[in-house]
Order: sequence, then structure tokens, then C-alpha cells
Amino acid sequence: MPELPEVETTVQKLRRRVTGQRIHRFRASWPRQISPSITGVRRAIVGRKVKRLSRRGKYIVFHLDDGSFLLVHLGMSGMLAVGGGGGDRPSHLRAVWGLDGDQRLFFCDARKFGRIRWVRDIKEATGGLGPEPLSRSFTVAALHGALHARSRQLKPLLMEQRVVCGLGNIYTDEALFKARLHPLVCSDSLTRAQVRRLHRAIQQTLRQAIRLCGTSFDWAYPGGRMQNRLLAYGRAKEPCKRCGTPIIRTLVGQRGTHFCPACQRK
DNA sequence: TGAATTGTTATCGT
DNA sequence: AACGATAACAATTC
Repeated sequence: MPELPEVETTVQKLRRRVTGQRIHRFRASWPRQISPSITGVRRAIVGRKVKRLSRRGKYIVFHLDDGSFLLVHLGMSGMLAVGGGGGDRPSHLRAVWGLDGDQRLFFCDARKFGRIRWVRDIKEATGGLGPEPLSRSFTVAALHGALHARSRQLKPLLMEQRVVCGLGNIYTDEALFKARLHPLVCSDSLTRAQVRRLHRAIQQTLRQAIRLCGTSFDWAYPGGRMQNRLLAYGRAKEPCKRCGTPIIRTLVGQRGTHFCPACQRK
């Protein structure tokens, strides 16, 4: 379940392998994952060099040398990895880029919720995203303004990528636990102090998760260590690490939601 | 077997 | 009408 820390980890691991490389081939096997189309993307990117690799929210962004962009969204089960030109191909392979020196970039995605998209203008793809939670544009005032501009349940609003980007189900539960806020409180009812706590909790949670290379729960994302440090997510019926009360699991907006009924009161 | 998972879109209700 | 909540959808694993 790649969220910001898992995407950031992927970008950091990939960066030196793809920066400066020229794209020689592109093949994909699942048309509905590719925008504008497989041949359209191939025409746009083959022959181009990768100038830079970055991340915006949960998007991996390839900056191409003609000023256009190739974006990869990992969805729920997507993975990007570089391999040699050798024989064995990974399972659930959906797309391959051929780079310099017979290097290959693989996109694997069991559930096919991932997306590959080429755009001339980055704003087409990321224009609707809110601020990066670890950037200076993500201020307490900005968060307060966004939460008070709407009247919504707090958790679903935080997971929309326009208030702040990069939060998914796991890290939203973690941040709410740290901030001691109930997932269902109304977004415009938060006091300044509560918004400050939430702001700090979001940043602390994401920084720690990046340091630990993200959360590895199942086969979908290996290599992370944050699963050992989670305070709420996946801990239903286990004692709260702050007060000992069993963690509750409920559904909020069709998503599994974990919180401490004693520490996080409505 | 069906629950779990994300982002987008459609639909229902106030 | 606008907005918030809810449901459906895509596809697969265990």
C-alpha cells in the first residue's frame, strides 16, 4: 500500500540508476493503465533522456529532457525496480523501459490499480494536489484554513490529496493517533491547538516512516521496517501504547480505521 | 470465500 | 444547487 514514505523510498533507491539514462524502448501489456495510450507514451518518451527523478504526493515523476513528464502512480500494489537485461522477468510485469547499457526498468503491479501517465505540463497531473506535508508550504495556518474551509469528517478529508498530499490509510490513522484526534471529528471544529498537534503528528509520522523505508505488511511492498512501530494501524484489540485500552477497528468511508477510544475522543 | 486495499466517479440525501 | 456521505469499480491475494 504505497503512500508517501514508500514512494519516497522507491524514488531514492531508483534515482541514481535512472538519472541521465536515455529511454530506448517502452513496452506495456495493460492498456487501461497507460495514458494517453501505450503507443502515445512510447512516441513521447523513446529517445528522451531522464534529467531528474522526483516525487510529488504519491506520484513518481520522471523529468524528461524535452521538458515533458512521465508519472508513475503505484496504486495499491505497484512496484518499480531496475534490473539487468538477463533472462528471468518478474511476476505481474505490466511495463518495461529499456535504458542505457541493457538496463531495464520494470513496473510490476498485481492488482493493476497503478497508473503510468505522460504529460507535457506537470500541472495537468498534479495541479490538484495540496502541499507536500514535509515542505515549508505545509504550515499550521494552511492546514487550519483547509480544514475550516470544509465541514467534513476529519479522516476522509485528510486522505483527499488536496488538503495535504501523500497520506493514505495507514499514515492517516497513525497521525490521528499521535495527535489524539478522533477520525470522525468535524474538520471545521478543530481548535488552533488541535491543528498544531495534527500538523506536527503528520510530519513526525512521515519522517519516521521514511527513515525506516516505509511499511511492509504483505507481499506487495518489501523492505520497510515501519510495521514494527505502528501505534494504531493493524493493532485492533491490542493495547494502546499510551493508555492500555484496546485499539478499536471501525469502517470510515469504507476504509478500515484504527484508533484508541480513550485517547481519541470525539 | 470474501475481506482488504487506493483513487476516481456516480449517486443519494440534505 | 452545492456539498457531504455513500457506494461502486478496477483486480488480486490469502
